Amino acid sequence: MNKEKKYLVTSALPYANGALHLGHLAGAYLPADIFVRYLRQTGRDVVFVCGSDEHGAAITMRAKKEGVSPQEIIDKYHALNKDTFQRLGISFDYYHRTSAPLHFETAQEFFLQLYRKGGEFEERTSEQYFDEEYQQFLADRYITGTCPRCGHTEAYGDQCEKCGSALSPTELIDPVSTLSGAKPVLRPTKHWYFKLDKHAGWLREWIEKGLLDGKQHHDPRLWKKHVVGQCLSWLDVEGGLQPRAITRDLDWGIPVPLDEAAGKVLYVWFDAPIGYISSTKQWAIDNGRDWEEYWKGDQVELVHFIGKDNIVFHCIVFPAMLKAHGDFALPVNVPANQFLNFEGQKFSKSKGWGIEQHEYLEAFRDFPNCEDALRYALIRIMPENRDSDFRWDDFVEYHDKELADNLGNFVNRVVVLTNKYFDGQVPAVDAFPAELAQVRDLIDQLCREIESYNFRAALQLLMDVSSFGNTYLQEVSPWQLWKEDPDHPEVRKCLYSCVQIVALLAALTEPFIPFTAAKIRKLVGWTDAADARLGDLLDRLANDQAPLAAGHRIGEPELLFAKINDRKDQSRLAIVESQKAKLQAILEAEKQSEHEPVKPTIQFDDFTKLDIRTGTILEAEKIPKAKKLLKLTVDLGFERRTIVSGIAEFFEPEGIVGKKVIVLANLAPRSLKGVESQGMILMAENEKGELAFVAPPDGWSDGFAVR
RNA sequence: GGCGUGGUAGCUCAGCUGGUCAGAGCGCAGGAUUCAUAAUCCUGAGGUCGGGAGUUCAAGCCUCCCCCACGCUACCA
Repeated sequence: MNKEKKYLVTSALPYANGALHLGHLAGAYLPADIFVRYLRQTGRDVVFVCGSDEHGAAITMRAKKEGVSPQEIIDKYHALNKDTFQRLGISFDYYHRTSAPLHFETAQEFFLQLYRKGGEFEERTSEQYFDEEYQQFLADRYITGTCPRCGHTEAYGDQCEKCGSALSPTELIDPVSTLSGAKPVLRPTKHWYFKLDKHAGWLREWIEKGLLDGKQHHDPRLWKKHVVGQCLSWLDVEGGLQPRAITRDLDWGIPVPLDEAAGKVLYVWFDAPIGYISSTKQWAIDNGRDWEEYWKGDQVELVHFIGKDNIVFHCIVFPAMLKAHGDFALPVNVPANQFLNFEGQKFSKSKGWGIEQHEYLEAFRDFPNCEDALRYALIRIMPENRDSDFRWDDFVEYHDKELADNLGNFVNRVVVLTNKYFDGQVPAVDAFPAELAQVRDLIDQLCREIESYNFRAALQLLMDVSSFGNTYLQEVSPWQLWKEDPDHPEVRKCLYSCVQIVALLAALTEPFIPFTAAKIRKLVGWTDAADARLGDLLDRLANDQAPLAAGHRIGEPELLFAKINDRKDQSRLAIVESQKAKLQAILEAEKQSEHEPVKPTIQFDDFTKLDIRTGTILEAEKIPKAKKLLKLTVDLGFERRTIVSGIAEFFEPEGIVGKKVIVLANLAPRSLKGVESQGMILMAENEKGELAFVAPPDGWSDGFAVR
């Protein structure tokens, strides 16, 4: 890596309508922090920015639901997230927010640049729901209605939370405005679309080969396979990239800076990534620097740390925006992580499954060095290339076995021995020990891993350094030699080397577990963080110079980690156990109540509108290219019907021929996968989503009513 | 169904462009040791590298087919 480079590192902007959980931390914030701390330590010019993403309908919805203003929502979560990151040691140079005037300006300028340049946008007018009472167009989320798929009566305009279907507002049956409660009407409205499709060509070359304008921009082999794979699958998707709307009819957001666009704001996905730019600008203003050095020119190394849900925006949409704008550098890497699960299940706020960052800090308040305990465990299982799972038992194991027994114990035994044998002073030796050269090799490997975004491997090498120290110490066993001769040269040499290794660990731990790094610095008698700069220490090692001079006085012994499984003190184990108990309680509660609430009361007349009949399945076959659909021929006694049913995941076609069924016979026909379905088979569904036939007894006649 | 990513010792996982790649950690079983937080160190375990076929002098690593898990996507009238 080149020291002339200007590194600009970003972590995904958290959406300011909620707290973040451990999965977010492991996915986008910890890896970025490791990378940035390492770059700083090796003398690179780096700026690390982030901030709150504070626009979009989800925030206004939440505000409305809680009866507060959107401003109160974003203020609350901006402060919470910012504070929590700081407490966890995530070392942003600037944590901005997209509600700041500077960001408005930046985003509007960006929009205007593309607008004036021409060729990047197109205008489209479409029919969208409008609330006449409130005189405004309704965002998807502001419309509820009955889901056309599952019949859920409170589906949103963009998706049904019951069956998970992605919807568009016009699909909803009986749509209702959540503002007025009235039925919205369709009205034409104009929006601006970013012509993503015209960028597909160079994007492919850039992602596949790392080429940009014919020049090598980055090494595509350093990009994660799943990142490249997902991008290419988007470029390959049927019809290719499509123009994307970048404006919305909403009153919460950044106004579109055109006279003809009153009442319209920039769509949140357009405005949010520009937040990286405005965050850098604010940092530059506060520090008397030039933000453009980090965004423009050949020396810029832009790296986006995100979760895999954001790959498309950061690898396709935002790069296309930057390229279209013209002045900006494109990311050299987007090391997206996969997802972290929690004790075998997805994090779920509604179920209470998982733990949020600030909850952890609260629950582990009395746990010494709890920040690093968490950072270590999360790095250890970081979902770099596949989904991974956080388990409290692993957390305990990593903390006790690796941090306390391996690292903490090594540091402690060296500090104790040095104090005991040499009055706390680094002993003198004749020559640079070969052991330190071996450690230097490990450190070199560690650096390479970090620079390749392999943080788990780097962490393993950190532990290897400590293990090397333990093994070496054990081999020499200076305590035995010392008993025979306190002046034995091997004793001096051994402890000299070990103290130097501890000093190196003070530097090596800094990117991963910075709170511990500070403690180790104190143990080796360093008062200034600058003493433990890895870059300087590596320069010294390269010249066969050790970090600490003979005669240097180190500190008094002090434990770095208090084990969780401690015979004398159960308090830390109790904290972990209470977390496990909490999860157990959720599982229990789940078993108890798995029943959805009863729908609103209807009249008998409503029921009599349904024509439900008995029937028999005569034929069944799978519909090609559909996972769930079976095409059934059903005998209703008086006629035969073709019915498409989404039961293929649970029933083999041959297994259900002859089966008695109950059919909703007067349902309007609808075509599915090219087959017209003339009715619906009634099925019972349990809490796992499994289906079972509801049917009259075998032998019952077909075509008779169910009432 | 389409696309993507994975399926390696009991568990968690490393294995880059094919030839010490059959490995590490944990667990387990022996042994050594006492400076240290019941810590440390040494030794052992013999897993058809999801299944099958193929390419090659040589294949976890390349090709094809199949199975399984996860994600995205279409579809449960």
